[in-house]
Amino acid sequence: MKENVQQILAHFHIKQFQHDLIHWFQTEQRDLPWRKDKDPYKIWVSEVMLQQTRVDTVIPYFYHFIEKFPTLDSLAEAEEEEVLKAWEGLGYYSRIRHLHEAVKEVKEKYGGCVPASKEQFSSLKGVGPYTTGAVLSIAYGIPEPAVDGNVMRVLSRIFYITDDIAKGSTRKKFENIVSHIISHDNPSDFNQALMELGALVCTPKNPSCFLCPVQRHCRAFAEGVETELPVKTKGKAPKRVSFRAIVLMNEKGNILIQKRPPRGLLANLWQFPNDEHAPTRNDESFVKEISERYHVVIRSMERIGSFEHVFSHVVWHIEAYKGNALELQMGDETNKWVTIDELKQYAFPVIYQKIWQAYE
DNA sequence: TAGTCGTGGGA
DNA sequence: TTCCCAAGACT
Repeated sequence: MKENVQQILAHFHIKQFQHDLIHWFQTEQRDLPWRKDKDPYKIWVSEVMLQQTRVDTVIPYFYHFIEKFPTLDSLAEAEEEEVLKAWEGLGYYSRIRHLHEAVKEVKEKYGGCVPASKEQFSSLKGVGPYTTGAVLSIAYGIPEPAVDGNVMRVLSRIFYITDDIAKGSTRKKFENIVSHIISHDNPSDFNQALMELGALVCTPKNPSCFLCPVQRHCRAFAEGVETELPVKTKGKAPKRVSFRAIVLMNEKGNILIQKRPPRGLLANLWQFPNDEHAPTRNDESFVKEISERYHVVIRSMERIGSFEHVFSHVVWHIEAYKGNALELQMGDETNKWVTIDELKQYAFPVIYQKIWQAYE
């Protein structure tokens, strides 16, 4: 951080920039479902869904989620299982667990009205600096910075800032800058415009500078270094993990499913019996492990394929089997024998959905 | 601070 | 195929 904010903003035409940016947004913005009204609840839901997730991926989830939980109260009153099912396949599942907890708190403490106070809203579960600024500015018109990856990319180019955006501390520098250049007349459009510009024009690769509405304000363009920015260090390669899983059917035609622990990877989602916790070396030790852990007798077993799934920091390689089994113990909260029809009520990670498809 | 936490799309 | 991601938050 070589320059302070005053130096960075020297000779920068704030009013012209605000006008150029907001005017572009008002004529070129995409027609997105969460832009139909200013319902703070819907804005909040959309912002949580959009965290690290593409717009095209979010759109169908948003429609379905709002149809199922149209109001904050309806979400607050819903069962965890039902809420998680609506998030199935979207990823980063702690987002929905935190959102569910947060709306319950809003219902209890604020009568179901999303607080417009920065202190109150940002204290809610899963609500960080970005989401605070996004919801308060878009839903309530409060001039708070909403600095996401788009904003850091756009502003790193506009101001030729070479700080590593992979570092957490860099975001604060951009928040400081935005707090100085944000439009107080229209903070909602200003924040959204910065992100929209990043999504449509000031893209990571091959930015369309020739049609950029703020090209005349851009230091990187003037210097011809737009493709060198932003500076972002690479993360390390994900670790590889191999284990087995098995779809078991009992004599009644029921399938054994298991709820994952409430913390960690894919928390609270459901899966088929596996030895993820203690990977086995061969079929014999696998059968022994599954039999003891899940209290079953495996009468027959057949391999149905191998599956790979890449997470953010780990790669799973699963050898999948199907088999027939006898249950030695009644199910409980985390281990259930369910009908194939009932399976549809439970949220499964994508890789276990693929294993189920291979089973069918 | 750096690691954890999903998924599917595009170059 | 391989890589980088995409409107981050939590620990």
